[in-house]
Amino acid sequence: MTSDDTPALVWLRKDLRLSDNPALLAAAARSGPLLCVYILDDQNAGDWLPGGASKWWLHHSLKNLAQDLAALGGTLVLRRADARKELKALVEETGAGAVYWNRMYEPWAIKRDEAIKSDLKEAGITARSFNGSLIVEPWEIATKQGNPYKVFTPYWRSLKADHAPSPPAGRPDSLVFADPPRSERLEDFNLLPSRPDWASGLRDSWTPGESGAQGRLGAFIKSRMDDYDSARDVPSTQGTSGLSAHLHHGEISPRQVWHAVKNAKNGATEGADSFLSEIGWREFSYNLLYHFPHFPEKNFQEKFDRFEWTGTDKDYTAWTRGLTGYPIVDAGMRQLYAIGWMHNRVRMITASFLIKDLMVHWRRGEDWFWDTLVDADLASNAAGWQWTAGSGADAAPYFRVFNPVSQGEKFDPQGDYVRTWIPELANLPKRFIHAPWTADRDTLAKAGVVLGQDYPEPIVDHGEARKNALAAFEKIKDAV
DNA sequence: TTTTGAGTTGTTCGA
DNA sequence: GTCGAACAACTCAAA
Repeated sequence: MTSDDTPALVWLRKDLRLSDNPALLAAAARSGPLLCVYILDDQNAGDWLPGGASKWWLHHSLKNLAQDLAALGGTLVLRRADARKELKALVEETGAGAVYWNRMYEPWAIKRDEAIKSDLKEAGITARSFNGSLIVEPWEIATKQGNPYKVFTPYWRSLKADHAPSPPAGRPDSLVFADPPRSERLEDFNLLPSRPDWASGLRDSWTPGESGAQGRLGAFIKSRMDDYDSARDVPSTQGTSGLSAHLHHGEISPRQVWHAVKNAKNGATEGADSFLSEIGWREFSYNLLYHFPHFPEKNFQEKFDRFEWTGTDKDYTAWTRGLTGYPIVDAGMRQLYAIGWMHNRVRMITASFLIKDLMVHWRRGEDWFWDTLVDADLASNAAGWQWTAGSGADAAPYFRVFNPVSQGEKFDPQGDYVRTWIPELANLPKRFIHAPWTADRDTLAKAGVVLGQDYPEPIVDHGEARKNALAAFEKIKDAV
């Protein structure tokens, strides 16, 4: 056994924070000094390397974490390599006797990390992993029969009753660091877009990093949580917490969110319950991903393998560009492209439109979101798309097809959201804002809109598309 | 083992 | 304009 005075490597991954970080705290509790390292590993993730928007976020998150560590006298060591090789090299370089990290749940990461753990143990190095990202480990929660939950409501009841998280740990006041080995420069990771620089909307909208996350949580609980139940469905207002990307990168833990909510004076309100259940959905998605590792790539219900997807590349492209002719859909897609995030209500509407109106495979939507969302998360993204498609574990019934006009009228009654993201429709009266093709020529002319020139005609007729989708689902209904 | 109640987010139609 | 029922059957989870 190596001496306890050897350095411990804290391998940071999706836990880019100092507070409530179990791996960091456990490493600090040893008598040896710390070395904090982040490895940009593009060798192991297969098709699921972070997309463009995620990489932008990651850059800033790493920059923040490096600053926070520097304030305590430490250094964030950066390396770009296959983590399995690089950790071995780092252990040799630094004489570290232990490597600590918080768990990831992506199938590729589980596989990699298991290999790393056995490598290290074989070399006589202590290797320990911790839960830093979830309220409940997926293997710790099961039905009475011992099976993984496949339905959200019983899962959530069980989590609340039997797995409420213990209070989060604080942030260490002081840490003892070893002399750091060489580090690459963050700039050389090339995580930021350059040709062209499309990130200005992201810069204006987000504050990546641990303090940004805490600030957002505090502001949400104080001024928006009370109305969460109703306001969360209105995309023109800031009714949601906006914590998704912070949670994804581990700048804040779900346990911290849970306790901040419960301890707030409005922590027992309906708004609080409803908000926490969204944290529950994140947990549930990870539960599904862990127990069904093909979830991001394969229909959970196999009968959907026979579904005939007739959508064309042209349809898909119109969707990605926000040029479908349905304002609420196009506004959402443009918001996504502009700021790397889309309001949850609109995610459902746009996803339903791609799948059911355009009959494009949900995997293509999942891939687009993966590349464009700052909060792109393998578990949540897959769960969302499979839910909408009806192919998922606890999915929407197949006959549930969102109507983009009535959804617009219901949740964006003034048309503010549409006007924000589709400026060419800004002067259209609200009567027509969600269905410009129903406006007479004079109204359109007065608003400065020529359909087919300034803004597209609808690329499909929703009524017809709905019937086609229902017919297509009818065909696979009785499949084995 | 069998039974029973329940299941995120919707739309349309007809009274 | 508003409201309830139909849209399908199936699988899950607990008793």
